[in-house]
Amino acid sequence: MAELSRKERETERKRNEILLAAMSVFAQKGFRGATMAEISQASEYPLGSIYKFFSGKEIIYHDLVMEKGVALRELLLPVLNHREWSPKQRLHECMRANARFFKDNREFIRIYIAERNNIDAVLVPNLNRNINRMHDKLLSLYGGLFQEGIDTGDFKPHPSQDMAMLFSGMLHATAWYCLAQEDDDDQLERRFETAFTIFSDGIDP
Amino acid sequence: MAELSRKERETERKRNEILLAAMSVFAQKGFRGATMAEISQASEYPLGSIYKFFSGKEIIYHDLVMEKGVALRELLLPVLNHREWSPKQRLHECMRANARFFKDNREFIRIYIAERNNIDAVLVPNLNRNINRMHDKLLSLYGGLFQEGIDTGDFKPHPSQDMAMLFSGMLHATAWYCLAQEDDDDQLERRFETAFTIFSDGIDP
DNA sequence: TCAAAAATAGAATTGAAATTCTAAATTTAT
DNA sequence: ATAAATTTAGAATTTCAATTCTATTTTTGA
Repeated sequence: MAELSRKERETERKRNEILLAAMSVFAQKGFRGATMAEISQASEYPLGSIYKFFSGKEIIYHDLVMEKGVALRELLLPVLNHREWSPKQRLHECMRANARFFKDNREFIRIYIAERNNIDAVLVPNLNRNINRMHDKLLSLYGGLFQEGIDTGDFKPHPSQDMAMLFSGMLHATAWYCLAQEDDDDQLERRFETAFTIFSDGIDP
Repeated sequence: MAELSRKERETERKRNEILLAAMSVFAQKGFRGATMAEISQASEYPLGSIYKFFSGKEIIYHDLVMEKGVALRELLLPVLNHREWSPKQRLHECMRANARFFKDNREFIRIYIAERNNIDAVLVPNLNRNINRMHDKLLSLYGGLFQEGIDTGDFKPHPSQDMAMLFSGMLHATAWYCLAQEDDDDQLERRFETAFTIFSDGIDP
């Protein structure tokens, strides 16, 4: 966008510091469990100051998830639209982009996946609506890729939305499992490759 | 185990009534969002009486999830141990048993899946420990089945725990998707079959 | 039948945590 | 250099919901 004054850049930097600290707290305690006092401590900004940047706890969480979510989409879009690659190649690269993102954003991933399957989320309706909209958007992008692959004969002709849901579900399940197992980066990549292989070739010999 | 007096049966019946009502409330509002007042209203038992049956909100949730979880396991165990069937057949029947259970227990499934991927759960440590233990148990049962299938040549030789995680992840993703789409029973079964087919044969032609 | 026990209904208490407020310290702009 | 504006630090307020309590009604058992 436009030029930012030094003041505005300063404000932006502080805002990001708070968001980053809040991410740690949320990743460890969840939305409900995280207290503003903890976010204040973790960020080293006083409680009152935090309310200068954000109107409340909910909006911190919202902005956090949406900003990182957009970053993930930015990573995936060029892959999904890469005209040189076959649908199969694009899908593989999507998986790898996801794996890389998950690897680099473990704290965020806890939050993102938890938020998707979170019934408590009904309490934060705007947040959850936006996050689900973002995710549905991603699902339909995957869906388009699958449809294209079906049309070109690259994929078997299953309903493309189901394929997208299963692909995304496998990635999430794998990411969550890696978190629980505290996988190092190599194990994480290996597991994602296994998931992709099974999704491509199945388990039947 | 033994005989229950009429009084005890009565108590048991009331306890179950409360659990059932609580399930609706939890399924709609989540653990944090559900209030004891709502559970009281939904069950038509006064607040004070609920505390005669349960020591608090947490234990209601805990008992609810564990009791239904045990029911799911009871459904799966005979299938997993069916000596007449091949590993492949057993896996297929597991999927169908899951689908049936999910179909018959939609409210519970919201809670069960949400609880698995819930970071807020750290706030209810006993509950979450038990639920995860139960789920891990199930994963290792699946794992055994996959290992057996690998040994007999029924399945490709991927790490059996990863296969189990992916199988379970696909079932959960499918169930969650069906809930979001408000699928009727037929659509739900169709989607589970699609998931199983892809898991078996892959999407590559 | 009727005293004791148990259940009902919901009001009062308590505790935790979000949000707001205030006074002191610091920074900024003139 | 200094008055005004901003930020800090954390204390006070407010809100919300879990839990406990009390008075009333109903049920039970002798």
